[in-house]
Amino acid sequence: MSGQHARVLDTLGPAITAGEYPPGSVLRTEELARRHEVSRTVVREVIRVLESMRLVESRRRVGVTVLPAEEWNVYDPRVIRWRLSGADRPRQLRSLTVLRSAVEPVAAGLAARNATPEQCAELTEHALGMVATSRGGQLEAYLVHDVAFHRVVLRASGNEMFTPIGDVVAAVLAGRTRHHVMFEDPDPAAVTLHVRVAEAIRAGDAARAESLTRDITLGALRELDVLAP
Amino acid sequence: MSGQHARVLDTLGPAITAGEYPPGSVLRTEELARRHEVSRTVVREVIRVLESMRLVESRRRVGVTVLPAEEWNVYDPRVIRWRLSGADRPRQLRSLTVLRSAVEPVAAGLAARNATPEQCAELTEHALGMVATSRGGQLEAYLVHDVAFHRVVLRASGNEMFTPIGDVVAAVLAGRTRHHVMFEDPDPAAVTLHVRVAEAIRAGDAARAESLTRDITLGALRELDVLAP
DNA sequence: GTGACCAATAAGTAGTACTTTTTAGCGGGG
DNA sequence: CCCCGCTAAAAAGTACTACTTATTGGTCAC
Repeated sequence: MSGQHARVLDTLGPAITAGEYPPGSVLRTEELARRHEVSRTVVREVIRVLESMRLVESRRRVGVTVLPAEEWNVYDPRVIRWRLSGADRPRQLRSLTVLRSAVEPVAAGLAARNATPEQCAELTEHALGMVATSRGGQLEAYLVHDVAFHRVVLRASGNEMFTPIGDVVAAVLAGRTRHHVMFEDPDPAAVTLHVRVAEAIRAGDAARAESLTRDITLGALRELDVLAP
Repeated sequence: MSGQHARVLDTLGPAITAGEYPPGSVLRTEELARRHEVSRTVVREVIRVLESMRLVESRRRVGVTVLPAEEWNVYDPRVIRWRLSGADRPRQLRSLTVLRSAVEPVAAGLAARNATPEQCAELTEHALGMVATSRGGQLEAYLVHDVAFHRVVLRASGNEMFTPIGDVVAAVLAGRTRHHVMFEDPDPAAVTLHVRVAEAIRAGDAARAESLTRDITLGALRELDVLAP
């Protein structure tokens, strides 16, 4: 029986982020232990993790109180995942897309200065992969290249704070593909932009890489506005 | 005796982020318990938290292995704090400044669209506060207004992912003030830019707010290049 | 030499006993 | 009648112990 702790966490975490327990409501460790049929030890470890995500705060005599959403560590990958699979998925998707639109252009500009030849090769490879899979409903294959492309750009920026944003991009793109456009082929203009970004980065043209990437993210924002205004 | 858990965490966390335990090295819970003079229970809770930050990974029979830096949750406020107070402080300071330069201009643009009248008032208040404290070595007072200004902008953007960046900005600005320029008064041009950003946001001029804020963050980047090339 | 089994090890789980802190209620005094 | 302080209870924190499970590495047999 491996992962009592993980199981309880994956029940409690999503419940909290979904707003099932409103901010200020109190959980008691003993009750949780009974409800999930584990020992108090396990519950306390789960609580510690939730506390480290600032989803809850544990105070003696009071109990474990749920914190308001403003307190949450919204950059914690698990919090992001939980929110994406829960009630405020649209809100989360929008805020992540805006984050992308801020980070990715700057990352592309840096990548133009810092990318290694191997990374440049990967970029063109994935850009061409996108071209190849952009028609005929090969959406899943296209998605793989798209995500990989953006991950390489973020990593090639050389900034350690940008690399983890790759997960955000992956989540946003996956969400988009699997949610609505599932049927239509991707926008040809977007595909071309990716190819041109790869070129700009390889050429070391930071300004152009930044500007083109801004066009990509602006497209993503517009798409979101059309879909969920 | 409040906070055994916190004490051990604040010893172990910084030690790991400082690279004291190289990636792949193994900690054993029992040994940690002896070394810090706490029970294994406490150690295990600490390990769980470190695990949730992806600083370590715990595997049966093997022990608790330290993960490479690429795995770390670099957005976790505690990880940021630990790294800033440790060995790779310069590296962290640089990467945070770059992050700022990506996020803040976009946030300012959004703030121009979304800021409430109250937030606009706060902005002008802090901008004027910066002007007032920009001369005569009142660096601490200036810092307070500066940090508050940027926090309001980030919050006024209305994007939940931007608000926590306020902590990043606070850390960067505090680091700058307390580290070197401690003696010189702040750059008058930067002060003016803040005032103009406040105006642009109040006027609802997103493009100008974004551009001016980009000037501010570019200044911060240049400053860093001069200081630690 | 290879494969399977067994033993040792270290973390995971559980249960229990005890401590600490905090709050709320009760009583006395102003 | 209100306010202050003390006390008791409640709930989390800490600790210790016993037991379980999984993993790994070595040994033995084929």
